[in-house]
Amino acid sequence: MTTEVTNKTEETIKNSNFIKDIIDEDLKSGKHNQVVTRFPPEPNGYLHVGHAKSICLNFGLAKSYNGRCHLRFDDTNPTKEEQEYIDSIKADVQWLGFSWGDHEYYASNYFEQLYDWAILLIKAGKAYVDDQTADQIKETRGTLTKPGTNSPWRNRSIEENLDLFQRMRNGEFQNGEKVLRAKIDMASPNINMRDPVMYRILHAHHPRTGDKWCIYPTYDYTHGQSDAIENITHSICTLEFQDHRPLYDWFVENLPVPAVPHQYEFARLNLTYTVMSKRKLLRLVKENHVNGWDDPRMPTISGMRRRGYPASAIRDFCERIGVAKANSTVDFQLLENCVRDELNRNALRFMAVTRPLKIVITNYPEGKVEWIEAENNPEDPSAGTRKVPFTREIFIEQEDFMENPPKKYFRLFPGNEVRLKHCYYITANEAIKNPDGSIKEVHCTLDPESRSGSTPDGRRIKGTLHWVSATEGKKAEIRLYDHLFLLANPDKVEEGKDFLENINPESLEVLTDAVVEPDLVKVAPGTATQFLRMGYFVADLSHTPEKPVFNRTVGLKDGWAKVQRNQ
RNA sequence: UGGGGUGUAGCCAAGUGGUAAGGCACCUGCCUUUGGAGCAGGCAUCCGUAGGUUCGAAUCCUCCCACCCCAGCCA
Repeated sequence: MTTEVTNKTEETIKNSNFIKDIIDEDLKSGKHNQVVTRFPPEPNGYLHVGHAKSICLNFGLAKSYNGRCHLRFDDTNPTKEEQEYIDSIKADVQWLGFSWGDHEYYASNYFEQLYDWAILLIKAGKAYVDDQTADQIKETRGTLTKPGTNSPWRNRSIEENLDLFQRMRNGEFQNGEKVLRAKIDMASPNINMRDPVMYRILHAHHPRTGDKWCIYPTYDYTHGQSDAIENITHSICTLEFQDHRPLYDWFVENLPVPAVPHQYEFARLNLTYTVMSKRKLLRLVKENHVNGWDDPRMPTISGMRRRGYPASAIRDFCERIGVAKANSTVDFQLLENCVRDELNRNALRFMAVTRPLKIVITNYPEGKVEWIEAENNPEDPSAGTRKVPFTREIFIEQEDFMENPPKKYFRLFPGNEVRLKHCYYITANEAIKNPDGSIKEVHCTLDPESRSGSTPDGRRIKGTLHWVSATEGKKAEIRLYDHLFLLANPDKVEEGKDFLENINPESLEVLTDAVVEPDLVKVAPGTATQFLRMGYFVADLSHTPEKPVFNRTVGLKDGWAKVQRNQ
């Protein structure tokens, strides 16, 4: 990849958005003199492209305002979090091209401080230990239209609350036996303000703090204070937390925190033909509808990486979709366009025949091998050239030959002349059939004057086909990926059914008869390439020169399909 | 029926009182040794609806409509 070309995309006009407007105002008014953001994943799953949007936003803002962005794990629920996820999240953020420097934090680092602050709230009469069961708390919370009612334990003495909270920490109670609640307003129209739970008892092993704690703070009690401790200026989250902002502010206002951070919300990313919730992605993995979190059909960062999507393309995508507050679903084609855009400029070209049809060039000597020079990337002359072997027997794509072609088909058919890319012109003379009537091979003749793709008479040739020597080419496995779901909106299902109903049974097609030019099998796993006329393909993680495997990243735009459609 | 949000083209999205950016998709041409790429052009008399204010409104006001989120000891 050349840096020069890559930078060109990165510098495309940046969209303005309401968060930048807020930051501009804050900087102008002197409210802040630097920008500090944070990306706060919960380590309970792998990151997906929706997280990429948040990562690009937070790290991107920090970068363009010369501030910094923290990576903070929101690890307050040990029953769902694992070290494996922490590791994968760090790898994915780095792969996306962002760096948090020394600023790697964990909400669990603040457990002791959070505990001390909880005691302050108790002493101020603003928090209490509640003995009600989860069900009782649920019942007394009220509904959307009816106010809740006070817990019978709401007015315990400060001393008793202090003692009970200490004993909760000491492990004297079972899970669920008691919780610490903020004393706010059980009649608030905002349900989040109806005495929200601050601590629950969870006798569980934490990936970071081990068995030190058996009480864990909730998200609401943790997030704002963590932001304050880290001096976060702009705490950016998704829309569903809008209702939590008053609570976020309440804790910050009622605690002696070192700074006053503010929360801003934007709409999460939705993409057509895929699902984005961690719960659903987890199901796809656990129920084996895909082969793991990094299956190339997954919208995870690791899946896209394995699929061959360049990090720069994902960044470009996140820039192009913008940041706003309206719920929206972005067309998957925009993502694919970003991927093609990047790959077109940087991917090395090769020839590979996915579904081979043998061509015998009857006027070419048996056993002869000519080495034809081929450019590696027409978009980038500095990518150089390579030599491709040409022989009497070659393979072309099955779909590139038809005995009875429709109008405007200018590939190979009896009597027609086409150009072999980088090579000779050939004319089809005869289709040799198998006993069952299928085509076994096609006999052709070449024009010796046409070597290198043109002739002295300058005659125009409309069709150019890619090809691979039948004797010098290498066998390879090619995996063609398609959308994991049949519908643009996978959640659109009949009553009682779920998104799995819409899984595309043909989202993966494995071709084992593919033949590729010799140089191609030598590439390293992860190398992005273009198979001429077929699309962009990446050497899979499992790829070796002895057992080549390529994943289709995305196809090329198909102009012929459009011609047929409009016919 | 309580509270919080959002409605600009098929899909995203700028726009912050002066007469609708940009991208994707789509459509036309041109060009082409990838039916790719590239180049040129087209694509909202109108901004959810109805009123009002104003010389002037997508932008301000009012009503209405639609959609999303909230009743985890998840985040």
